[in-house]
Amino acid sequence: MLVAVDCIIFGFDGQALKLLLVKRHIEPEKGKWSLMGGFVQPDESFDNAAARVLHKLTGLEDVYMEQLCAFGNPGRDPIERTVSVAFFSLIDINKYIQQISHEYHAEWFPVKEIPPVIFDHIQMIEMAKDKLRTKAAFHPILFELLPEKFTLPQLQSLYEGIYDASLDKRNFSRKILSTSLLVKQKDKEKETSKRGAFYYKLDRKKYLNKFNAFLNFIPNHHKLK
Amino acid sequence: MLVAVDCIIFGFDGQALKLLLVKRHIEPEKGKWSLMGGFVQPDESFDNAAARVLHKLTGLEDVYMEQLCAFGNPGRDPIERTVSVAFFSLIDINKYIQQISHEYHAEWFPVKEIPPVIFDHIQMIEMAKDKLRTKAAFHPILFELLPEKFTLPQLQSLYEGIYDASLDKRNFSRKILSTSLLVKQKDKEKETSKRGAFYYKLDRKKYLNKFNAFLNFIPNHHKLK
DNA sequence: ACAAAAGTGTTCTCGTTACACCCATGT
DNA sequence: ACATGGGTGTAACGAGAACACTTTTGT
Repeated sequence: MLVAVDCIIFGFDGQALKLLLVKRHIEPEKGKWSLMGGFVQPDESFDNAAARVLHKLTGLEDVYMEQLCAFGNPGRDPIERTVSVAFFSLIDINKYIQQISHEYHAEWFPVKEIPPVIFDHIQMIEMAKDKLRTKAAFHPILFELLPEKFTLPQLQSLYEGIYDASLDKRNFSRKILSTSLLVKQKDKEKETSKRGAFYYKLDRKKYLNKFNAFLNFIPNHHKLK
Repeated sequence: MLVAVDCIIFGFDGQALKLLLVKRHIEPEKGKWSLMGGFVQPDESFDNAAARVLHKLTGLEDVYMEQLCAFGNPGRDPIERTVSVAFFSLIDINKYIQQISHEYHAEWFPVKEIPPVIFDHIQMIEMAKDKLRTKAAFHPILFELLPEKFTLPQLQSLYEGIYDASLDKRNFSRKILSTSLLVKQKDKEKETSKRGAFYYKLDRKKYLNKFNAFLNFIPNHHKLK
């Protein structure tokens, strides 16, 4: 059997959560969109293969990646029995823009407007979206989608986008700051408002320590019926 | 590459959480303990393969199973490059006892006293234990470990075992009953106490509906630092 | 002056916790 | 009668939610 990896790559442009897809330039299904993927090499772990594939497309290293699920239904690849281990990764979309490789025809799509994709990639994408929401509710992973310096309104709009909810900014900032994961900077971001919003940076050390703490960002999650 | 599945099979005997291992009767590592596994057949999905493997060992069908993670480090199998998709499953240990297959030398081990196992199976086991705890904190999956009729003290001792914590029985019963997932029976279990404890059954319909609701069974989970 | 977004405090509600006594029954 | 485990109610606490006004500054 052939063994591949596929990467579900998320980015956030300040407005919407986006997904990076490549246009497939080989048969089968040439011309359709696809997740970036590749075969696992004989001497390679899955993690390495996924990191390699992501690097090849984006030029980025040390990216947040996590194994999502293995897909292996017979017939998922119409040509040959191929199993694929899907990974989801979160990147700072700005870094990508600088380092884009032109070897592939890649494009960002809002997660709400995914074009037709090959094989079972739509299932992978749905599963990844779901996992992102679940994980982000309890782990501070969304910072991985933001640049090093960001503002609270930016962070809030990211949470709002991902949960399709509008959050109260007073409650939001209190909750986020109470984690003491953020360090306020002296300078402000002044492009989106006249007054300007203070930048914050992530305290990487605390971030690593607290990563496994439950954070409970979803409002009303315990009221869900 | 070879593609296999391995099953991490949990059971609960009323005292401790246990894991079902088989004694390996082929080389390499003959005589050591191992998860029950098998190769994925050409026409088989992973889920089917795992269900088949589990059925072969236990005789059980329609068991709670979930894909855990794919393991594929080169060298994990010293003979040949083999990737394995690990599944974790929860079974009613009593059903197993009735239907045990004698084809394999299988034995239950308390999860706290796992003997040496082959390859990377110990990693799989650790990951499965972790996932069980995380998942059970928000989803009512632990019922899968109990017989159809069970008492609140039994259920509580299961939670206590899994989280290594002692829970207040008043708070516990209030919380569990507030989900209205349980239906009180008329009869009592009278073996472990003189007074006897009422049996409950799971309301399967509500169980399926509420499965994805967050339930928050871990006390103080949000206070973890 | 005014429009537009940032920033900040308090009250109320409701879920979580801590805690102690009575009940049923077999010996 | 007593020992053993089953079953229940209440008060205090704390986290989350709801909510409105002031500040800054570019135009």
